[in-house]
Amino acid sequence: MRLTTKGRFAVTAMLDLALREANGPVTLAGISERQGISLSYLEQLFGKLRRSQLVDSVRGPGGGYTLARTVQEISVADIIVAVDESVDATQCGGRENCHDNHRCMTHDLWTNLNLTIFDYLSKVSLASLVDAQRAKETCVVIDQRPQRRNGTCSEPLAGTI
Amino acid sequence: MRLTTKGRFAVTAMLDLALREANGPVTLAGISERQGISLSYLEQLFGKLRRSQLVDSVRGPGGGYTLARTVQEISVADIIVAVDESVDATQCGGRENCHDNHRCMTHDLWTNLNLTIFDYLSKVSLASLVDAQRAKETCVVIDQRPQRRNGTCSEPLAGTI
DNA sequence: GCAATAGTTGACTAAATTACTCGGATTTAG
DNA sequence: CTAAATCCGAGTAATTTAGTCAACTATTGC
Repeated sequence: MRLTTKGRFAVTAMLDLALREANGPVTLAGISERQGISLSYLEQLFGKLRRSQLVDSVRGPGGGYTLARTVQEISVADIIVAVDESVDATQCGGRENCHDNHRCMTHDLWTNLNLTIFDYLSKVSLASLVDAQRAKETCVVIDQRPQRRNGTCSEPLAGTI
Repeated sequence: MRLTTKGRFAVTAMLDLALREANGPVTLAGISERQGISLSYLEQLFGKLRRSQLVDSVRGPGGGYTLARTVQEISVADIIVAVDESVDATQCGGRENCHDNHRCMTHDLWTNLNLTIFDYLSKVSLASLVDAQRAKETCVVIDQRPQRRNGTCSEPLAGTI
């Protein structure tokens, strides 16, 4: 489990998709424009999301992407794992078995921490994100005139971590 | 909040330090040898840990690093924040205020997710890691003859995330 | 005082990852 | 056919990671 901007881009894109797939397939060009993510980068991400069976694609005009499962069945962990392929096996993982007490020690430590965080993110479904988003009308206006923008927006939360 | 190998190295090193600081200051050379982290990289990490007041340094022969607080008062989040300086402010963070509904949307989303994970890791103290480690005698033998190694070690957990 | 130990700092670098571009190929609605 | 869209692979600039190197300062033991 790694938490990088890559995974965030993917979750952001998937949330955008979830919020508007009711009207049929959503194009990457649309997500790109709305979320400010480059189209080519989205293509890479959605290639992985598709291979992980999180989205289905419809080619040709009027095509785009739809969710392959319901929003209840897709978790944030699913999305992050799909795009952020596990590069760990840091330290004693893999074939080099722990020849040192402490190497083994940290291996277990991180495995457990990974599991806990993964477990948490597994319980955060796209559905809950969609609901949370729809709940606050202050800032979100969905499916009106396309590309319409209204500037009123609550102050962004301070305190970046 | 980012979870990268950099933060893991730091937590690993801090755990090694916590496990043996009873015998006085612990040298980076020792941590380097035991944990397989390069000395120069540890120097960088401990420079940050020291500036964040997580460790104290003792110079000269017999010197090294000690914890600046008790193990109960140091959390995994403290360590990760110290070395993995927050590079976020992704998307609408910082000065560019949200001119788009959805940009604001994802900003809040990630701020909340960040907060939750940070909150979780704040509750994992070095003390709990030390305890967990001391509990399993199978693989850990601490403070016997220096550099002593015994090969018996439980199978590493499978399933990297 | 002198030498050895050990932290401190800064500049630099190779490798990996991230975030993207480009060019094309394929599919399909109209 | 043609335009709209996904697919696919190669390539690439910027950033981060992980590490090297060298010079320096502080402390201790002798």
